[in-house]
Amino acid sequence: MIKGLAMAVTIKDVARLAGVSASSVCRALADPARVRPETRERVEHAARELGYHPNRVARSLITGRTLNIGVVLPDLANPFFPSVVKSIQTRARELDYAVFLSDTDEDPAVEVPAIRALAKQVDGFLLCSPRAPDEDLRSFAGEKPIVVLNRRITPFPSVTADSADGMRQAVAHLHALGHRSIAYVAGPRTSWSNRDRQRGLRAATAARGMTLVDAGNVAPTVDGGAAAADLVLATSATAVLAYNDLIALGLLQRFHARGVAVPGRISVVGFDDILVAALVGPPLTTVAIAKEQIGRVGVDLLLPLMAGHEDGTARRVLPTQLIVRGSTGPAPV
Amino acid sequence: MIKGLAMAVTIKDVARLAGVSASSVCRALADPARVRPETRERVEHAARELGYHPNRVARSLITGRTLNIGVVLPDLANPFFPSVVKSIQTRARELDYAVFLSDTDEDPAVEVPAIRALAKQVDGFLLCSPRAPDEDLRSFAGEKPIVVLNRRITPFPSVTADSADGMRQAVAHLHALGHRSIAYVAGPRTSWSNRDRQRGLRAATAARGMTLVDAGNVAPTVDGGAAAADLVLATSATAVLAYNDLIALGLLQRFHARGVAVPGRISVVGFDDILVAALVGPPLTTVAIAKEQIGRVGVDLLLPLMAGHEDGTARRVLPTQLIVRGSTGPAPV
DNA sequence: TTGAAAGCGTTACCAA
DNA sequence: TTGGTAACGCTTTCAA
Repeated sequence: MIKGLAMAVTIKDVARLAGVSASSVCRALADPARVRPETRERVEHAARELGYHPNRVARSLITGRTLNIGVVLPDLANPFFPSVVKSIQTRARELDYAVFLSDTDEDPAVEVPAIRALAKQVDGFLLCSPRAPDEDLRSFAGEKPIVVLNRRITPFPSVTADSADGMRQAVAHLHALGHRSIAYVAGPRTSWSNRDRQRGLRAATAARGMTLVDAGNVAPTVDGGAAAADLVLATSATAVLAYNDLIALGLLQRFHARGVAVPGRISVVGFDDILVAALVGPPLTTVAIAKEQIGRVGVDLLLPLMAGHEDGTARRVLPTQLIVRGSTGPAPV
Repeated sequence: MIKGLAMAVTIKDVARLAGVSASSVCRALADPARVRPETRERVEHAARELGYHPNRVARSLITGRTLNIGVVLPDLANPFFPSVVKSIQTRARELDYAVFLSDTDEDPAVEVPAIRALAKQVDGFLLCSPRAPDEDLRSFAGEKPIVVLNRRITPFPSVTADSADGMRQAVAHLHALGHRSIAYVAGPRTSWSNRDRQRGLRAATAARGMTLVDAGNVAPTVDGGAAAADLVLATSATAVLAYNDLIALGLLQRFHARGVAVPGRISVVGFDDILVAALVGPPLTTVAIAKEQIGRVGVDLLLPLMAGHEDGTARRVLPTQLIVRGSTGPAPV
């Protein structure tokens, strides 16, 4: 016993005080119907008296269930992810699950070890926008229940956003405003969402015979966006679509610094609708995802898997919605 | 065994394959010096062969150490907290600790149960800006190592920001600009930081003989700030200081909506320097805290406690720095 | 240097 | 309905 730390109350202490066996304490607490009311009473009283709370760790050893879920994500500094984590956490609490969090700092190489490290302590994983190669992630198939968010990769169930539709809406909006040439500032090459959005954008522009200019890949951060801004201006594009809001914000910032009018000279569209998108000047037109739903839906998808039901390969696609704000306007003449 | 889930590799499997006892496997892996090189070789080979990773849960049962730390915070949607969590997480990973995260959604009543639920699975806690009453938190003293962030409460070690100095800088700045009447939009009453900042502000304004107007308490969110904006305008104040940046952003937003010039008619100062503070228009003058340090320092304070050393009541106070941006200017004449 | 055995706190099983 | 016993996977004595 470590000095200064109170010894934890165990089931035996309760059993002793209640004058019953440990088995009965266990039953009385887990399934009150299986013991005599009188016993239940005694046990409950003793437990309360001693402030007994069963040790989940010990329990998990025998039951094989930890009541923990692991959440792995690339970067908590990207405001998109805290929203997701929060919704996961909320749903998990409702179900009496605790949440392990692992931020991989956008380093694909850290993901597999991170998952490995948590594997024994969780009943399942929610992988948010994982960056690791398909085959690396697939090595966990069959080992632990896994639901992937913002990426599709067999054989895992997934929750994704309907990027194609979001891009269609954004392009329709810009087309209606007279834009014919759009630049895309891409996010990490390792991001499935990035490829998905790019694909959707390509389809949408092609469908309307518009020009799509590739402005290269940058980090999904404000600095990344700022770095891309000058490249974008050097093209023929009158509008720019960013992989996410942070990049879009960086574009806005740099445009502002250079005295480039938004949307006068160029229109800007983001993706995600993070909180701050509405607060900047001009407020950012962006494609909103039901961020709060992602976590909830993910947990609910994971639940049956953790219970042992092979609900295989559910693919939930959440709707997207273009939010039109001040950063988009008519194309310059 | 649950269908479809691969049976985990245990120490016995390794022992069998290596042709040694479980004890030897344990020793070979934990302290290679205590076994013959040949044995070590055989064990390591077998472990690699089978992909064996010791079960931390089982280990913790006997060692009493989980290598997990629990992080409890009020609201991940407040951009301040993800920064803190990220720095905790980074430091924890360096030390091979995993992080449990619990978001209490600003509900003080949820904190104690949240801590209780995690208690058996962690070696210690980092409580970020806990909202629960002192006595509730103190009930954990002696049970588990706890370090409190953004609040001071005996007998726990704490990491706080030097709010008084931050406020002094902000007030000096406003005073120099000619402001003589300042409004304060307070955050949650249950927030120690709020009281600390308010106290610092009171001292700073008193020291300069300035008027301090109380604009009431609001939720530490953009909406909270927006709600307070009109109240602030109804006072004599020419500058307003908000409990945090989110509130300040809400003020800016509402002022903008009402056509109130910032800083022409009124200057606005925030606290925390969250990412977006620099991105809004006008960019927000704010008091920066070394957010990334908070987590690191917190973990480092927790470490000796978890090792059993009673490092008692260290109190680390991190410096603050006023960041002057566009939202503050000369007082109107 | 090694193996056997005990034990961590709990739940599951089998008898009574 | 209850208690005893085994077992979960691991580490830690204690002997050999």
